[in-house]
Amino acid sequence: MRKEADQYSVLPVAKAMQVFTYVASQAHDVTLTEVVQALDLPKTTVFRYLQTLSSAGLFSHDVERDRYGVGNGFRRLAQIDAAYHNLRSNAQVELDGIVAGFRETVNLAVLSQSDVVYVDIREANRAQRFQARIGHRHPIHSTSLGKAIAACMPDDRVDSLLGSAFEPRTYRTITDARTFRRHVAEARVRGYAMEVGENEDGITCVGVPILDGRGNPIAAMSMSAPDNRMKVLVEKAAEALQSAAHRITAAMPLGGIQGAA
Amino acid sequence: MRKEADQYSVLPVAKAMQVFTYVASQAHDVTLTEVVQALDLPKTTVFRYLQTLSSAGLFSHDVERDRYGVGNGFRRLAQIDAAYHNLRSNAQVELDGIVAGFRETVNLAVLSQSDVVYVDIREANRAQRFQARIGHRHPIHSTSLGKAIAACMPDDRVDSLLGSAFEPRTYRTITDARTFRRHVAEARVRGYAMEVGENEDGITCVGVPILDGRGNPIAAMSMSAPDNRMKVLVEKAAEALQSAAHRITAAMPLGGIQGAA
DNA sequence: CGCTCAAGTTTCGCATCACGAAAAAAGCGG
DNA sequence: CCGCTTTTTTCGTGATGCGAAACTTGAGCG
Repeated sequence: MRKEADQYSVLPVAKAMQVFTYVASQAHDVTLTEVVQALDLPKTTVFRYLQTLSSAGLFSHDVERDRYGVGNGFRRLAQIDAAYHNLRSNAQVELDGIVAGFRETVNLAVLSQSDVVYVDIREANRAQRFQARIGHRHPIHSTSLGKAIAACMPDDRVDSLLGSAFEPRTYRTITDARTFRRHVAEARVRGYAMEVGENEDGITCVGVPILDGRGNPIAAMSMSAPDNRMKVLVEKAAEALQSAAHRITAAMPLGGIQGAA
Repeated sequence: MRKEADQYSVLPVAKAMQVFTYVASQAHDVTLTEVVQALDLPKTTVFRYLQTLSSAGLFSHDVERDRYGVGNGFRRLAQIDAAYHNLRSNAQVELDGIVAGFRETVNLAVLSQSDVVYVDIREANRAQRFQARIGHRHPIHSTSLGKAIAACMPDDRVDSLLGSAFEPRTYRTITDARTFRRHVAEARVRGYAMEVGENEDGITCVGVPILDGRGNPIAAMSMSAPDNRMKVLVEKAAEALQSAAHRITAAMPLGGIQGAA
């Protein structure tokens, strides 16, 4: 097999993944000996891997019949990944389209606890100093992304996410629940959320929500640019973002996203 | 954490699964340090796991941006599992129903290379000597399951699966391509496949195909019983199996099954 | 334009712990 | 009730996973 190829490979892990792969691609729940014969690994070793994978929740171990199969943990992960994968790949075209049209930075983010997490970012080739990076987090209350998502949730859900801590990020950051609620309410009637220098000095953002198959907000898209440039773009940007978001929503699988981000 | 809990756990594998779980549940591709911080494991260790998982094909490693994400290997497994999981759980009710109605053994099997593999078996509480077990294989050409599946394939596909080896299992087993083709042709017009003592002496089987969303045969169901008992049941059995198979087919996701079994 | 710091990669020596043979236990069919 | 297969447990050994630290790379910033 591979000798030099992967000098950093951890053998137990690599072999366990063989087991993983085998079990997952069988139509039926398998027995220890079945795996042993199929993969030609020592019985004890396979036994231990099956145990380990089971207690990690990825496999299920039917003790009655001594059979192992793919478990709920794995299926849960698979669903989460599928949903996010879908989101990203559907959003891709739309992001590109908007950047091409406006030559301003566009963000895709998902909700994770009480933050938004940037999942994809397309920056126009300008000075891109203050931009966020993929994987970075920003508070819900200081971003148009967060407001857009909040606008699609029942108020009590929003309250429980935000708690009472309105961490200020600039001198303009909203720091009280009342003002935030007003912004969210405005976003609801308007159909898009605004944020002016509340997250980053001198940067204005327009954000729209992306819904899953069930109508729950699972992500948001925003365009951000310096205040002056954005001022004249708001209307057009909102329109473009909205129709893009609708297309993405329409392409979402019905499953939605239930897991942790 | 767990100390005594899983005395057979292989630590590298268990820890790698933590990494796995973390990465798969992120909406974005992650960096090494991100994982390290999230899981509080040594950098070197996580690095090695990420490498290992990547070279196992489960993760993708974007070398450009030094980010890891769920890879095609994982998604492929997830799809295969989802399809089979669906099949089994949809079939479950139907199998139970038929067994309850006929009090004879009912089998569910999928195609794997040039064999059928038993995936689920419900035996009526009779003497169940010759029954197959879950995970066992039988040749396509000697089972009603195999014939039923073959009946839904183009002839050349069937030929390439069977090759020229018609291993005999009983004195009645079909051992030439010509006869087999006739049986398959009959099954096509009839809508169900028959097999009389060709796989197991004294046992007759009636089999019907189960199609995926695209109309490809991915599985089959059969009822088997001693020749004399089955003789008078054939018509009714075929009818019951067919309508059950239709219901299962209707509930199949559109994806189908493309992987290896 | 280079300097700095953060992030990823490589090295290395040690103690661990994964390994697998073989024995024990538990099912399971006869 | 007995022998066979399959799973579980034990145990001693040495291969190897580990992680600190050194090194490299590369992006950001003055």
